[in-house]
Parts: sequence; C-alpha cells; structure tokens
Amino acid sequence: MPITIEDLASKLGVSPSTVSKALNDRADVSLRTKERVRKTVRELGYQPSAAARNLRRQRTDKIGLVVNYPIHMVRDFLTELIPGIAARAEQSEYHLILYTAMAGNAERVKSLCRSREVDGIIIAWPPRASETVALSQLMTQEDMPHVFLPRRVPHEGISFVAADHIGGAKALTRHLICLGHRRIGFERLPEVYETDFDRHAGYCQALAEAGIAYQPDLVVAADSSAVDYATRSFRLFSALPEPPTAVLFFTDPVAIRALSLARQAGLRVPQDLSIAGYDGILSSAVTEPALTTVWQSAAEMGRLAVESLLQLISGEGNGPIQHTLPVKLFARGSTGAKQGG
Amino acid sequence: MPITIEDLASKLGVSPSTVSKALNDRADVSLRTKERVRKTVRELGYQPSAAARNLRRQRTDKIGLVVNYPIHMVRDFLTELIPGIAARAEQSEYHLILYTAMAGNAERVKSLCRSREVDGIIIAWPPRASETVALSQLMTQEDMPHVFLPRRVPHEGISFVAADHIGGAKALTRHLICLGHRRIGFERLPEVYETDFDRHAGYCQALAEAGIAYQPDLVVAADSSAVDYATRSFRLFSALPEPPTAVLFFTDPVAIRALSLARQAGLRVPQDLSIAGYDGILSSAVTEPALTTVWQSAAEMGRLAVESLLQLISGEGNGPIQHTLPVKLFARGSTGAKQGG
DNA sequence: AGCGCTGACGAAATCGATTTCGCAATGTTG
DNA sequence: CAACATTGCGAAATCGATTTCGTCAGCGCT
Repeated sequence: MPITIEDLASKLGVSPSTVSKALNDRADVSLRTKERVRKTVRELGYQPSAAARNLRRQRTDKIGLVVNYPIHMVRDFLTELIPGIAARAEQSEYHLILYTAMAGNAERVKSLCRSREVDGIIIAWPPRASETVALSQLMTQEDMPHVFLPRRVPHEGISFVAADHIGGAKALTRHLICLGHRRIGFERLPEVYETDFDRHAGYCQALAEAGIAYQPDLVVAADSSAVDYATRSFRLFSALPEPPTAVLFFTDPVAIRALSLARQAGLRVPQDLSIAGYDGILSSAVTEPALTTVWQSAAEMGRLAVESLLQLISGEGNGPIQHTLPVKLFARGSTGAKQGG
Repeated sequence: MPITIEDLASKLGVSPSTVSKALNDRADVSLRTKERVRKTVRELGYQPSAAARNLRRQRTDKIGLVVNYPIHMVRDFLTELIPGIAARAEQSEYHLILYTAMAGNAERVKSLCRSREVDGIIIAWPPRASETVALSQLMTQEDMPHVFLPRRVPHEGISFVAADHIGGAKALTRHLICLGHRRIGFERLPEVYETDFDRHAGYCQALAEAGIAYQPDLVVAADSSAVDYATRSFRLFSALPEPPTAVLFFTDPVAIRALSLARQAGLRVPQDLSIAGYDGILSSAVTEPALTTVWQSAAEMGRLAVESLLQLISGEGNGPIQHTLPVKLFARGSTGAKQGG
C-alpha cells in the first residue's frame, strides 16, 4: 500500500531509474530533474522500502548488539552501554538491533551472520579466550565485522574495546596505600577472565611499587555460585588471624553488602575497615558512607565500539582495532586513613 | 558470497521453489524431499537472506522501540524495560530495533513507518495528549501497529500499557495516614501529563477516604527547569508556617536528595520527617534510611507491551489494547510513625 | 480405454529498490 | 562539416527469497 518508486516515477513522467539516481544524487541526472524529484518526494512523503534497498545494496545500515551474558548481572552496565551505542550509531544513520537470547551459542551467531540482517556485530562480554577466538574466526569467515566489549581479548587479531583494569585496580590499591594501609584484602573471581587477571595484576603492581610484600592469604577467591557470596567473602577476610584493614571487593554490589555486614559486625567504616568496590554503579554514591570505587564509562565504550565497527565495515582501517580506556577513581567515604598501629 | 537458495537447490537437484516450500513446511512437498532438504540445510548451514525474505513477505519480524524522551532522565526505567521487551520479543522470534534519536519528531516516525523496517512500534513516553493522538493517527494511517508506554493515553482508541499511578499514590498516602500523619506534603509536576494527574488523584482519594481535608498549600509544583529543583521543593515544604510531617516526592532521586537536605537541616528521618519517593529505582534500597517508594515493573510492562503489539500485528484482537498494571508499595525506613501531637 | 483426481514438482512472476549499459540528443573540436 | 564527447535518460538485469499456477505422472474408477 505504501508508495513505491514506481508511483513516484509515473507521477513525474520519468523512469524509476531516474528517480533512484536523483535521490542518490548521481551525476547523470540533471539538476532540474533532481529538484523536481526531491520536491515530489517531499510532497508525497516517499520513503524507500528498507527491504528492497537492503536486498539490492547488500547492506542494512544496522548493527547488532549481542548480549552474551545473563542480563540481570550486567544491568547497570547495559543501562549506559545501550544508549551510548544507539546514539553513536544513529549519528551515522545506523540503527541498533538487540540480541539478548543467544548467550554463548555460536550456532546462532552464525545464523545471524548468514542472514545478513546486520552489517556488523558488537559482542558484549566475550566468553573465555578460546571460545572467543573461535567465535571471532567464525565471524571473520562469514565476513562479518565485529568488536568485543568490555573485556580485552588476549589475541592480537581481534578487535575490542575494554577498560583499563590493571590501571583501575592499581589506582584503588595505591589510594589505600596512601591512606596508610598495608594489609589490603583483595577479592578475586575464580573464573579465568582477563578482567580478573588484570585487576589482580594491578593490585600486585601497586603493592610492589610500594614495597609491600604480596600475601596470598589476603587474596580471597569469591564463590560466585554461592547464594550470598558477599557474606562468604566478607567472613573469609574477617576470619583471618590478622584481618586486613582495607578490602577491595570485586564489584560494587558486593562492597555495598559488605558495608552492612561490617556494621552488623560492629565495625565502623572507614575507621575500623576501609571498603572499596568496583564499577561505579549509581547506587555506590548514595550509600552511607558513600563507596569508594572505580568507574568505567560504559557509554564511552559503546561509542568507541561503534566507531571501531564502522571503520571495520567501511574497510578503512586495516587489521583489528583495539582500545583500552582509562578508568576513573572515585575516592569516597568508605575508605579512610588507617587507624592506630 | 553466502549460500543462496539457488545453490542449495542445484546441489539437491531440485528447484528453488521446492527448497523454499520444504523449509516452510508446505503440504505440496513430499516427506522424503523435505528430509533431504533439511539435511542439506543443516550440513551447509544455510540461512535465508533476511532482506530477500522481508521484501517478499512484506514483514520483518522486528519491532521498533522509539524512546521519545531524553534518555538520561529515564535510564533506570529503560534498564528494565529494554531487556523486558527484547526477551519477550525474542520468544516469538522477533527482534528489537532501537530508535533513540527521534524524540518528538513526527516526521521521522512517519519515515520509519513507510520504510517498513519494523512490523510494529512501541513508543516509550507519549508526548502530551493532543500530540499523542496525532502521532497515533499518523501511524494508524500508515497501517503500523503501535503501543504507548508507560503512561496511559486518555483516548479510548489508543493502545497503551501503563502503571496504576492512582493506586500507587493512594497506597503511599494511605501508608502515611496509617502511620498517623495528617499533614502530608505532595510534590507534583507542573507539566500536564496523565502521570501527574493520576498521582494527584490517588493522593486526594486517600485523603478523602480518611476524612482528611485537602490542603492546597501542602501541594507543591516542582520546577523541573531549575538546576536543583529538589532543593527548591524541599525548601518550599519546610518554609510553610506549619510544615508537613511527611512528604511524597515525585521521584526517587528527588526524595534521595531530600534525605540529605533533611539531615543538613537537622531533621531526623523518619522521626521528624517521613520521606517517600516514587519509581523504586535500585538506589532507593541502599540509602540510609532506605527509601519508602512505589515500584512499577518496567520489565513486566515491556513484556505486556510486546504481547499487545504482537496481537495488533497478527490482527487477532479487534480494537485497541489497554493495560494498567498494579504497582507495589515498598514501605521502608524513611517513613515512620508521626511523633508527638 | 477414458476420465478425473491427487500428489509432487518446477517455471515464472513478484516484492521494490539499485545499477549497468545502451542510446539519443546535444555540444565540442579540428 | 564530419568526427567525437558529453549529458541525461530509460530499458532491463539484478538482489534472493516466496508464491502462484501449470504440468505431468500415477492412481482409481467405471
């Protein structure tokens, strides 16, 4: 029922090809004709059929965001990421299609590639390194530009946008060291993602630079399968013969939980125990005391991911694009100078 | 470069039509052939071209979400809404395309309709009533199914999914009345959206049912153009000759800000002043004291919106679909029994 | 044998744009 | 003035699927 290019053409007394060429501003249409066409297009409100264009031009001006992770675990990040991606994409007349139900399923990614319903793909949360490499190869074979996010991928041939987690953990650790802390607890994940790896490295570096010996018992592996693993981690720290005076928790929610647990245990924060989180979720600003944390701009990462992807799509840059963004330290009330000793 | 239906057909020694019919499980293909086709499809990983299908079938199996509001103002809601919509859509083999850069621009909505790149549209945040009606008519003319969200639209011909703001404000007000409050402040928006209208109605109803006279001076219109309008509203309440003992703020962020302001003013919450918010954002749970608020499940609204939209698309239901969802009261520490008097 | 019917398949039209190529009408040059 | 270039346009092919319609073989029935 909508108006087609044919309708337009017959109304103008020219051929469809001429209309098409006029609208795409080709050289072999006279200025006069172009004007006539554009005028009528405005009057009739003609809009070309997306499907027909896509089919003929073999591109869709759309990019896909594959969320490769349980959404409820990364909500805060997505909240920033998705608008960031959409806004940047729309600047370049691209649009964003969301795929949230294909977590870890390479087969579905392959189908997505072959259906050609997007020109490029952003994968949020790459799986473990080996799977990620396989996934990337698959997409490369299908000739589908792609960028991973927000974890770096330890492979030189793969494009990603990541936050500088070494720098983030280092900044946090340094901050605590400056406050006089020497026994700094560090919660890490048992899973072997680069994120964990990097943060641990940052922690180690900061200690080393300050000449503080690394104490393995101060590093606790979280058991993310446990229902309330925040409590578990917190207890492991406080059960140590000589408990830390400051603890870096792996995420803000865990740290926020730790604030309550500390209060329940009769510990004052930060006088008796300094607590820091990671990620800079919104809630971290309104706890009592406010949480010291490190923040990565998800919107900025999204923006950069789109820009990288557009480059890959246009085939400008040669080879993979890898970005590591600085993070920002928010030193707030939950960390303070070490008391006594 | 990808495999086409023609490749498949010649590999199998049948015609493209037969392959297509086999894949779409038509009756006029023998079981034996269907099996052969399916087997080869699996082997070759054939996936039909989305563009070609869309063109021929005149549908895309995609729905659009038009975010008709400054994103940073509705982040918390979108965080829940988008995954809710995407998840439900994907259940029915639909996907979600995001449009965030066309706020209030009817012309762009029209283009979207005419390009036929989506089968239906969800509009998040309808504009003022008259514009909404115009927008809806425009889409109806273009034969584009659509649903508004999360505000009700005061027009019987328009489909929407909304939260029960009358009930929400009523529940909050009742809650405060039960706690012994009689002078209950109510912050409202100057803009004339149904949301504000409904909440005010709920507030009035609760007062009326309790036999409490409505006091115009206890109702303050927020000046959302002011930089820190939370402060402005708070001061207006406390400057009253006889200040309220409890206040309903229009949103959680404002209420959270009010918690600080109260503390600064030397008021204890809830002993000296009860404070309630609205929306149930995540941060509301971690303030000190935690905020009493009302929560609407954005995910659930998204789910319902998709379901309504799918019905409109399939043409099952006749006429518009209107849903009003109950909201949930979270009575927390920021509201307490009225002291003295 | 003749008729109609059914089951299985393929040829060709179709969706609506873009792009290639050819052609006619001009303009330019030696 | 002939030869050649340039300009502006249209006919037709193309993208890759779906759908309509026609064909033909095989079958049962009289």
